[in-house]
Amino acid sequence: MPQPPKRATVHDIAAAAGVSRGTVSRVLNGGYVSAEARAAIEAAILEVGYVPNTAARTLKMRRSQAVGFVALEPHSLFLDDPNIGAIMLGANAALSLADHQMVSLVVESARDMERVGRYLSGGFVDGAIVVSARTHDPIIRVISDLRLPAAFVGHPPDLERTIPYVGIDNQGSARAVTARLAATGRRRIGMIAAALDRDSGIDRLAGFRAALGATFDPELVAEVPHYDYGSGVKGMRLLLERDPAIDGVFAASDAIAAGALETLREAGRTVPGDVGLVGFDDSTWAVRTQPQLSTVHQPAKEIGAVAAQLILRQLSGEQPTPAGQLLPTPVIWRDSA
Amino acid sequence: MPQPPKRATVHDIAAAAGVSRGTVSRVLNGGYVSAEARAAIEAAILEVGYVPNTAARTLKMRRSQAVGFVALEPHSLFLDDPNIGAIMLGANAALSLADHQMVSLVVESARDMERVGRYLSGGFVDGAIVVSARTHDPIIRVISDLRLPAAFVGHPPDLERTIPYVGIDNQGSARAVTARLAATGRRRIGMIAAALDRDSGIDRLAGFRAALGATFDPELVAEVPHYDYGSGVKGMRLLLERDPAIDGVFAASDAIAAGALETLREAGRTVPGDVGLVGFDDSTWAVRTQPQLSTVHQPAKEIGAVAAQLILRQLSGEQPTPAGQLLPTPVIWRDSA
DNA sequence: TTGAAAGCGATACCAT
DNA sequence: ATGGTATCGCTTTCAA
Repeated sequence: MPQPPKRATVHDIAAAAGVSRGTVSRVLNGGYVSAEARAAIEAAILEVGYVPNTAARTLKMRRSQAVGFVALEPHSLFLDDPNIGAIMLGANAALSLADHQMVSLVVESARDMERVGRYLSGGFVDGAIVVSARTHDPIIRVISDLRLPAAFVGHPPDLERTIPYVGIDNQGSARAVTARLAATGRRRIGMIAAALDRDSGIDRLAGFRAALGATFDPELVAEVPHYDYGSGVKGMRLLLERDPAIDGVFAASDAIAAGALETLREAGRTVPGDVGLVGFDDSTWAVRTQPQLSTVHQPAKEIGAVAAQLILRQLSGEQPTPAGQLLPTPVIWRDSA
Repeated sequence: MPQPPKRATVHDIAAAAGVSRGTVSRVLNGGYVSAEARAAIEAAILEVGYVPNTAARTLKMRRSQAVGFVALEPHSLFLDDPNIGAIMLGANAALSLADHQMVSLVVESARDMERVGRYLSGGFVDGAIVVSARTHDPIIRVISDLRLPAAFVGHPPDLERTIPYVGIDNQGSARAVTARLAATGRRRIGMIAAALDRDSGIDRLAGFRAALGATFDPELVAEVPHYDYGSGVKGMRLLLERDPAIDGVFAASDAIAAGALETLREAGRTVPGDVGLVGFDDSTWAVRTQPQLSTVHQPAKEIGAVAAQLILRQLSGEQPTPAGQLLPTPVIWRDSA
């Protein structure tokens, strides 16, 4: 095992400049140091080609200036969920402003889960943003055992009431779009409900049900596993089978809506003529379909930014307010309903 | 600034078990230690709730067991480029097997660029996978100055001939599909060429041109900035304007092809009847359009895996072979051409 | 203002 | 087999 090449240290600078390491550290960080000493040291830094060793700094300071970003989606998150990327970008921008490095960690296997747990606990990060955690995810334990500053995106698992979170009002928005579908004269309104193992999926279904009240018919809910196009195709077929007279559909995501739209077209139904269709996410899907989708806007970047603030605030000493905050989700009415 | 809570150390374990730190380290890592000492230490570990401090370990070992993943795409990479995600997943899987943590770093601003440079040089990672680097990207300097083990995805910048890389034969595949378009009787073949500021874009155009030889007509090349849907729409409009009789189109990506397809439909052209259309990437786009796209398959996961191997090999002492390797890209013939 | 020295947490060498 | 000690690179008292 070859060692990496030896690199210049504070010690080397001190030797080259003829001062002590303390003085070098003072010019590096800031503190009282004479003009001549400063000049000599700055020259020495260039001369020896100094590169600070952040790992050593982290050890001493107990601060890495890095924040982990962990998405616990069920597989290949980056491939189809458009929100994750935007949330990452939002979080990164906010952390960047505060001079913190965001490092994102992929969790695909049990092995990953364990390794990431070790990574988070090893001092490589000062905090962690966790997306789509479920109660039994081991990461949760690591975070709460270590009291690692953290923020959840989406409802936190019930067990964990001490970690702040940020999310959207899934239930409220679902209720709003469903009500509008009803208000525009749709009588047989169905839903393609996905991801019922996580809060976003559960809440969207709850909102749909609440909006319909007594007229809610469980037959008109097609349950599918994921928020993707293929699930939309499957879900819509199911719905058409169960009730050919269906005239309104709330799809739990834009990708699902796109799949449903294609299926409706194949079945000879027009949208919004025969069937009113609403999606969720306001992703690129929504404007690429024909007709363009009415949908619920998710402020993904802001969500990321708020999550970052939640971490930053804890790092600067504030108590983690166990409460969460829900960001507004305007409904965008386009052409599909 | 509150310090993180104090955590148990090897020292604490040693005290609790009544042995020296050396012995504790031996049970932690492996070495000669008596059964009774081992038992006492293992009990002590649980008792004090020991969590290893990886930062300290990194400092001592000069190894972090982490590898950086840096994508230098022009903005919001995760949002529309389907390949990046798959490459990441492939790299992560390979690194995971070798018990290395992949940490991916977003670069969106100049500030990000600088901070990521510091991060890479600070000892937080043992190596770095770099996607889509351009010659002037500061990261390149950091890596080569530090001799940080690295691997490029895509052609490395010309200046840098010492870093191994992995990619695909963009030029060869472009030539193959274009030739086929010609072989099936298309006479007026155009291309929507994107990302001409990077090798993938340049090479695909070069392949197209080579295949056509003397019949190449620069008028039939529409240049667009990105590999996205919107660019496909714009590019196709341009092409139709320049030559309404166009009967073959090679799109530099599936997203572009999808945009072109929609535009052709709006212009009243049938595919593949009036116009033969080929994409690139074999992404989900390709199977969602109607008709499904003929396209070039990119083995994104393998690319990630090979990049990871390239790093791992250097970490275990092999000299970085400056050569690169190109992975095969089968052409998938579906319905659009 | 500066230097000397202690210490962050872990590992490895050298005696014993 | 085990304990003591030096060391990784950096920051931070404490004196001078």
